Amino acid sequence: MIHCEDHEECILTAIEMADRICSQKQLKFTDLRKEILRMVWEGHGPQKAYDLLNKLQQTNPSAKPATVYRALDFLIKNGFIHKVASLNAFVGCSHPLRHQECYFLICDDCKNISECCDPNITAIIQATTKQNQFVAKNTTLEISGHCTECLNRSE
Amino acid sequence: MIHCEDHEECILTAIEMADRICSQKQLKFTDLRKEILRMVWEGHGPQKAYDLLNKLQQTNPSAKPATVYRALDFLIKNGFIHKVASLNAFVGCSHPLRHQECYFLICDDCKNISECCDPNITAIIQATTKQNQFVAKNTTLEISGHCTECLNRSE
DNA sequence: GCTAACAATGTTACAATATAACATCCCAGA
DNA sequence: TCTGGGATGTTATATTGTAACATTGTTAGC
Ligand SMILES: [Zn+2]
Ligand SMILES: [Zn+2]
Ligand SMILES: [Zn+2]
Ligand SMILES: [Zn+2]
Repeated sequence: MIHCEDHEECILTAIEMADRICSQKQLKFTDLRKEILRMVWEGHGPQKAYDLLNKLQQTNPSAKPATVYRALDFLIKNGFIHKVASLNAFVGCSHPLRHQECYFLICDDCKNISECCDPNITAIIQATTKQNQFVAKNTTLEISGHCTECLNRSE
Repeated sequence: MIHCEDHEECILTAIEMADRICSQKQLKFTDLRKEILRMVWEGHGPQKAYDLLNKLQQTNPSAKPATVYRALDFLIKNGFIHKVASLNAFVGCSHPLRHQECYFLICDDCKNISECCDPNITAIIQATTKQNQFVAKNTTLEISGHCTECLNRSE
């Protein structure tokens, strides 16, 4: 998400993918939901719900918190975005079809977020839950720290 | 934390450990901080800040949100409790000295939380962050789902 | 012991995040 | 055309968390 060549292209891809998946699953990808998804992606980093609300109100002055949260709920439920629990923020998912295995690196300095979707992590987590006789539904793995760019910059 | 023989014993152990660590580190383990730590442990599961505030107000009617949050900040900072980001709740840490490597299994049904502090997980995560040239400061791994007890119960 | 410095707590006010509840709209299918 | 259910509008409120400044308490040097 961060090192994309052309972010507008990146956004369009995400929206098209969502569109296709919604068609297949008979989900209603309404204008509102599409606009919120676009906004989440446009931000190019974790987006706060009330910031999204403010943006939305520029074109839709009567928008309310529930407007945004309901769209976000839909997008989360169907795997198009993630909630970043440690930031109370939302970020686009670049592979909705493998959405269970998304892990995040969050830079405390530049606030950028990147996915680190290592199957090894998935495997070890599965092993651990199995060992604990636990049936996992959802995994939140968020690693905060400092990204390369910020480390180099501060040297 | 969940399968302890005698939870009062369990609480006392946690408080004594905190007491000892605070002495060693020259930290002030005040009555307030001790009481909040006790309350977090007493709950035997993730505790919400405002529930703690309500309890605290029973003995200290003038307690305010900041009272609780400041104590929680101290306890988090020094490794005696964790914030469970996905629940906005707080839970006691049973090994403050290895506090970087605490991962959680959270049952959606009974709301119990258990640690699954597998060094293998730590190793894989370290490998992944290294590969991404990322310097990790803090790791949040929270796995929600269903625990054995609840699964057996519903069979 | 006095006192300056600083940490901890008290207190007030408010910011930020999120949901409940009910009304209305809209559209697909009978 | 009618109608049922999902989506959205709307109002109100719940929940979570901080900022800012006043006061108190503790400690270390004098
Ligand atoms: Zn994802
Ligand atoms: Zn950075
Ligand atoms: Zn811990
Ligand atoms: Zn359970």
